[in-house]
Amino acid sequence: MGYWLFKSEPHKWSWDDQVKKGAGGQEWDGVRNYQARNFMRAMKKGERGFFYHSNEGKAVVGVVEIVAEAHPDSTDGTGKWECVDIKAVAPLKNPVTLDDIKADGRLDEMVLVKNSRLSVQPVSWNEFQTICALGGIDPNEVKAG
DNA sequence: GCCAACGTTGGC
DNA sequence: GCCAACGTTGGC
Repeated sequence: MGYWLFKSEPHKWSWDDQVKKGAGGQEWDGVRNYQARNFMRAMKKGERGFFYHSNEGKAVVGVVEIVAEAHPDSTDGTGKWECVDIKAVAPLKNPVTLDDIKADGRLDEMVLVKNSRLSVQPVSWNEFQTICALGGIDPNEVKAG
C-alpha cells in the first residue's frame, strides 16, 4: 500500500479548491515530468496521499485519496502524459510546514526535503504516520483501507 | 525577486 | 550519445 504527496501552488489549485470538488475528485493534470508521471502510474485506487502547498504556505495541509488510477491527461495533446484523480479526505488540524518537516529527524529522508522540485512523490508509511501526528490527526483514521 | 537545482532540448 | 544552453520549480 503506497502513500504519496501532491504539490500545488495554492493560487493555482488550493486545498480549498480540492475540498470544493467533493467526492467525485479532480484530475491531477498538468504534470509534465517523467518521474512524477511514473509515480502516478504506480498509484492504486484507494491509496492515500498528502496535499502540499508550495511557495505560499509551504505546508502539508490535508489528506487525499486516489479515486481514479492513471489515465491520459485531458489537458495534454501529445498522448505522453497521464494523471490520476484525487479527492479530499480530511484536513490536518495543524498544517505541517516545511520547517516542521526539516526540524524533525524522522523526516530527513523525505523526497520533499531531498528533491524539492518533484511535484508528485512517494511517502513512506512511517512518514505518513509522523506527519499525521504532527498535524494533529490520527493516521489510522485517514489511512487507506 | 533572486538564484540554485534540476530536467529537457537540441546541436554536434 | 554527449553536453551546453535553456526553462522551470520552489525555497529563501
